[in-house]
Amino acid sequence: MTLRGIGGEFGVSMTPAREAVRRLAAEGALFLSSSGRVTTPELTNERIEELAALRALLEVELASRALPRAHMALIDRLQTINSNVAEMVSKRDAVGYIRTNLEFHRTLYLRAQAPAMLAMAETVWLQLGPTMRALYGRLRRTDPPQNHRLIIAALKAGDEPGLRLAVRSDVTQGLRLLAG
Amino acid sequence: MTLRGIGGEFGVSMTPAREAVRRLAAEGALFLSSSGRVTTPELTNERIEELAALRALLEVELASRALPRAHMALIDRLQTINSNVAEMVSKRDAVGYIRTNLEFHRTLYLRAQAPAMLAMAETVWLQLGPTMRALYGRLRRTDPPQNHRLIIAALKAGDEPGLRLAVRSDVTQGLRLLAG
DNA sequence: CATCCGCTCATGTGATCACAAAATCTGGTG
DNA sequence: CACCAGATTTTGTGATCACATGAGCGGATG
Repeated sequence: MTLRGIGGEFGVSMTPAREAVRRLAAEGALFLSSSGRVTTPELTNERIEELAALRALLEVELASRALPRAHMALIDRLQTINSNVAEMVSKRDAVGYIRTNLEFHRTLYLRAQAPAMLAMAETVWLQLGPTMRALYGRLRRTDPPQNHRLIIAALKAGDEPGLRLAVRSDVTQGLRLLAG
Repeated sequence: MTLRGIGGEFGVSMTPAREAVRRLAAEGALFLSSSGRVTTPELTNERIEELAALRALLEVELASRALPRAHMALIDRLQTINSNVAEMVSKRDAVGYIRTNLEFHRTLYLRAQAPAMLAMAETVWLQLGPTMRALYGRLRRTDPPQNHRLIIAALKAGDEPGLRLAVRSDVTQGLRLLAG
């Protein structure tokens, strides 16, 4: 991966390519060697476990903060998104599944009114991107998103411990398969 | 704050200034308006509370992961750093205090062997930089860092709940003053 | 006197170029 | 055949420039 190559690939010069690369590196999605060479960070099991733990920490907190603000309209939207998730699963569309799945989470966390925390969660998602791709592309499961159901149920019931547990399970389950 | 101005201030051209600004913006330390204008993010109480909560989440986890790997040499180093912290407090050197205080935390968290998590914690520190500056510059206290003592004691005793509590208190106490 | 429109200037963006450093290739030697 | 030294090419960095866009200001109008 060279700056000139990336620039040429998108029809721009080196300058925007450099900025994009530097930004992605600042967010941890790319790795800059000491000589400025850009590589993709190696996906070791340790790193995946770490990022999964970060997801659990951040997203459980975000969900918990969203809970008191969650009203019926939000839950309806979550259920709509969740049906899209189920559709992607049944179509075995890995990238579509990842996109709608993250949309589900983001929609919930937006209610937490915690932009800095949400930004950090999205940074983690970005770093996990290639891993998720590898993971869900490999999965041949057609289960509907059971944990999402639990999340919605806990939201309806105002059950905070249940919500925390459901979010933690949802975030951790897939990645445990890959890293374990 | 203009790119040309920043560049001129450090004797470089626009290009490095732009990259630095973009990187800081990607890390949340600066805010880029839609037109590319760069401003310092407004330090509302909500934002400070959020960042303090992030510190608590991340650093409690980092300390907990460092605990089983903490041996005597590490504790000795922490005590040395802590005496430097106390010296900065007695000299009322706010920026020196912030630097040594963060060195104390970083030294402990390095043992957690969790580079991604540590990087996120450092990002939060960066975002809290101006706030810490304002906070500790205002503090006229000469107390020795009591919470650091508790952290070290918990490390020695292998007391994980105590360590979590001590770290949480240390991280939260100062910021609660400002945001409360 | 307030408000709105227009202009001017400052500012960010992206392209191109010169340069230095690193990597890769090549040829020779043990 | 392996390995090392020198040459060449590739690559990132930083500077400079042209251009479009948005901001700030001044004047005209109600």
